[in-house]
Amino acid sequence: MKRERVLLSDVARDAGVSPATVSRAISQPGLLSHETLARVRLAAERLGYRPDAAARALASGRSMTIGAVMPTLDNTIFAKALQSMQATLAAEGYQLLVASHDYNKAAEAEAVRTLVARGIDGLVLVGAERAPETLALLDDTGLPVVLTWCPAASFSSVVVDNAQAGALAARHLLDLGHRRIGIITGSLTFNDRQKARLAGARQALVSAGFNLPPSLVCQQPTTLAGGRMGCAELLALAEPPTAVIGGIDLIAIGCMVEAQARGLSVPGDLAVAGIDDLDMSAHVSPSLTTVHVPTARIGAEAAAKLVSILRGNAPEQSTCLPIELIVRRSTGLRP
Amino acid sequence: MKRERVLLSDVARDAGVSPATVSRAISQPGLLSHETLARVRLAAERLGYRPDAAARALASGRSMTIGAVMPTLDNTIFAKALQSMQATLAAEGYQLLVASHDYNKAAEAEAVRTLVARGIDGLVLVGAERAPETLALLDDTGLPVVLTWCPAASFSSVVVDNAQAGALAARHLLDLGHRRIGIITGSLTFNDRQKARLAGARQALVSAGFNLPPSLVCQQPTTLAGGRMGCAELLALAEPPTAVIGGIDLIAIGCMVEAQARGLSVPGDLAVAGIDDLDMSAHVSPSLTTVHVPTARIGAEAAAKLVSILRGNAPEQSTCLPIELIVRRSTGLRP
DNA sequence: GCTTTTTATGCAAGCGCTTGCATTTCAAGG
DNA sequence: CCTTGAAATGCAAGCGCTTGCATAAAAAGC
Repeated sequence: MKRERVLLSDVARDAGVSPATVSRAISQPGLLSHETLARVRLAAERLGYRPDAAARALASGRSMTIGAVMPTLDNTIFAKALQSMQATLAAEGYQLLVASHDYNKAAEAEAVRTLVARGIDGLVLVGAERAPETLALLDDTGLPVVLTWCPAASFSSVVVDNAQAGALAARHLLDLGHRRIGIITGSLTFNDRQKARLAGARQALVSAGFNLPPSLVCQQPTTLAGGRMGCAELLALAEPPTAVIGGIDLIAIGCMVEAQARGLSVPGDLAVAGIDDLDMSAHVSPSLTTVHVPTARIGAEAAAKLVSILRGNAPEQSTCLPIELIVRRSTGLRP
Repeated sequence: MKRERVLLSDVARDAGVSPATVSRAISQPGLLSHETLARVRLAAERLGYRPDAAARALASGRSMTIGAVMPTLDNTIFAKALQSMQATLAAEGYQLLVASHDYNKAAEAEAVRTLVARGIDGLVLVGAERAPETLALLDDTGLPVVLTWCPAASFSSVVVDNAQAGALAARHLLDLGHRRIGIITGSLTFNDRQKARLAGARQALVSAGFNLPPSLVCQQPTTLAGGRMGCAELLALAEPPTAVIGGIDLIAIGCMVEAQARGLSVPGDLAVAGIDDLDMSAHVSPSLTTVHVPTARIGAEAAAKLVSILRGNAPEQSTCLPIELIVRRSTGLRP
């Protein structure tokens, strides 16, 4: 039983003021006298007035909508970031338009194009790698953009030092005496987070005077199943590693599951470390040593930074959030 | 270096046609002659024309945007549904506006209100339970709505028989000879999926001539940690269960982890079954017996149904997708 | 060859709201 | 008591596009 649509002008008539006043009652209440404001609000309330977003967007040039393009939603870290982003934006009156590209650069380009066409006021992207076409579009529209996870010159960003994350995990294993350290990285395709983590770990090994032979690096999907397969692959080597770093926790957990399924003890026979610190990582058995990445905070701060830019504040280029090694049971003591 | 905004009228001038023609070239290309269409497209392409979504929405009354309000994004099942929903909608030219409420009815009401205000063309919701205020709003606006997971009269829906899911798990355990079956359900607050699963399991036990004492039912957060706690709780009973059903796979997996951490063998000392069939469920150790729920399909079909309604087709009230018991290792053979 | 359809395009009136500028009102200053 | 400025409101011109209706041109019917 849909009522007739109530327009701003209806409210104005009912309250005995001009449409302009009603409009201001909504967007700049400070400009009105207390009395008028109350009258307008009462009328709007009684009539059940709901402003038309499209009309507002057209007239004001602002859509109060932010776009976010993530690699996938089906990964807790992005879901969490999105969640906190949304909460932050909602508090500022913004809405979140979400798209995902499944680690496909062309799909990302398409998603960005669609979102821009949809009239967003700002955009949150993951990582620094990007199709030139997308760069051109963003440059062309001058749309405020905040990058997350990995920084890139000429964009504001809220990131984390992924190379350091890899290095922290590697150094921890080195400190425990491990010398043959394997890495199961998530697919490196259109994923500069994984690239940086791998590079950081490699660098740490090299700095310590060791090296990372190609055979000890394997690339797998960023899933638990990927971790299992990677583990199987590494254990099949003539000289299997005594410790493994997973590019993300899910891989590390899969690695533990596989090792245990083969009768190996973790960390006794194989030490395992991850990166991300998922909620579940503290609850698997043995609990997973990992590098904590403040996922939710990345989302919240990215949103906050975007809002700040939209308010006309000078965007500090890049915010780098701290990460931290969390030592738990899966790496145990010196082997 | 933002170029001057290119308007529809610019394209029209460049192509030597009226604005109306350009508009039709975009939305109803079939109406134009091949020649004109080509000319307009060329002009649009060369000028880099990008239609203004707000203006289109205002003039046409359609925003080509669909809203989705989920309990949380931080749960693979919803993330997956969202992902497939998005893919389906994108193919039809629709955009997805996402919100989440963290299992809070008031928050859901607020989210729906905001989305409606944002001018969506349709809405996807989870579950049947809803604030009266939200019901009133939806009724008032006449917005096309599709429910997911649980049906409700007077709404179209794409669902699954959650009670049957609970029953399938329970019967499987009964068939294996278990008589003391515990249930770790996810929080029942604003979660009719969990309620239905619990009810279904209980019903199956009762039908078989057994019962489900309150002590064997515990309510926990829908996380791996919740599963661990629930397991600890059940194992602390004077007469602990010989089998446990987790309201969702994540809980079931947590339950297995806890049992194993206490030195129990799964399924030897404790059989465990879940509901959902997450990707990881096949890869944990032992692999988890569960009831497969076609999560991604729910999202895709919900999107398809919404699009169909928007196209003016009569909405078949409810689509119920099939579910299926997947027997794996965690329930083993007869104890 | 003239009327009736069909097909392709243009005209112009909005869609519902915002906002720069003008106007009115009123308190404060001189 | 008159001037000034600030505060509160109204006026009206859009914002960029869609679409019902009218018109013109081409095809079809007899």
